[in-house]
Amino acid sequence: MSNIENLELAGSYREILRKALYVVRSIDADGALSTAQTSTLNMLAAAPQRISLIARNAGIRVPSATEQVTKLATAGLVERVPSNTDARVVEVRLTTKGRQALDAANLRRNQTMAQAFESLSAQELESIKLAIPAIEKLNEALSP
Amino acid sequence: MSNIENLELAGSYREILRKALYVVRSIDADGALSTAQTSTLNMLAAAPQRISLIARNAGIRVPSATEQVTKLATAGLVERVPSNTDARVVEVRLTTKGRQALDAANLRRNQTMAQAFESLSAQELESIKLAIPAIEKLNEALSP
DNA sequence: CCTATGTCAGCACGACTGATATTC
DNA sequence: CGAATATCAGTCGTGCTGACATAG
Repeated sequence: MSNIENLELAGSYREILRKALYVVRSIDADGALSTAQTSTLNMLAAAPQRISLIARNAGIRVPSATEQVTKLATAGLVERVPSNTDARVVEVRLTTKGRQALDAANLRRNQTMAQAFESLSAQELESIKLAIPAIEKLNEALSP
Repeated sequence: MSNIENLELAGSYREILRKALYVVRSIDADGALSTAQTSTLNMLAAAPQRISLIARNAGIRVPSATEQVTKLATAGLVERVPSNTDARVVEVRLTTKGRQALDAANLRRNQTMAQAFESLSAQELESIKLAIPAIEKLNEALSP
């Protein structure tokens, strides 16, 4: 694979991602939870996380994660639980209300997205399906 | 295609997109131009555009586009040119300095991305390549 | 008179750095 | 004592709405 080909592909890829950013934002706009809030909640869906891990997984700095958690806690969607093995650490976990809000938000967003899928051909849909693992790997490769 | 399948695909797709957005931001972080600035400049690379079209293409509101253009103009990267057919309209065009800055920024970003491509197999790379047109179409479908 | 275009003012969100506790 | 964890304070970038002037 030549360098020039890769450079061109990189340009196209960055371009569609840039546009996708605005698309994601517009999908999220009509819900009660912002994009960042939904991201954070999604991260906590499987298991409670400490602040530093939330930051790491989200690709943001620790103070930014603290801020997100504070907002979500104020809204009653998560709660801070002190670690019993390390007094410096705060575990953040979803509340029942948080899980409900997250489920509702995800459903709304996925429905909107799924509806847009209907404007694609079966082949086009399949091409996206096939690319997802590769994009996932690429995201990993580009995460510090 | 069942609705449930599409909902699941939508969830996966939104998930990788969300992560990709942070990746894009981190790639853009080491350059002189911000993501939004590069977007705007890229839009002007082919031909001058009026403010309202910049806004429309970028998926933002007119006042936000005005603000971006003002910043870029202050930096000497673009210039406002009054339309000679409609006195309400302002055409925005790249300056030489703007084109140079854009080329440099794109090159840096594409190089970083192309380097990450090397961690993918040829198949994985191909899957991304094939998905780009579909994602592009999807972006269009989800743009208001 | 109504619409389109662009700008201005004021605001909200979400990231950042730098400076602190506190604990390991 | 140095490193890790979380928070606070202050700042910046970038979007938004609403109000406005000007031109079509």
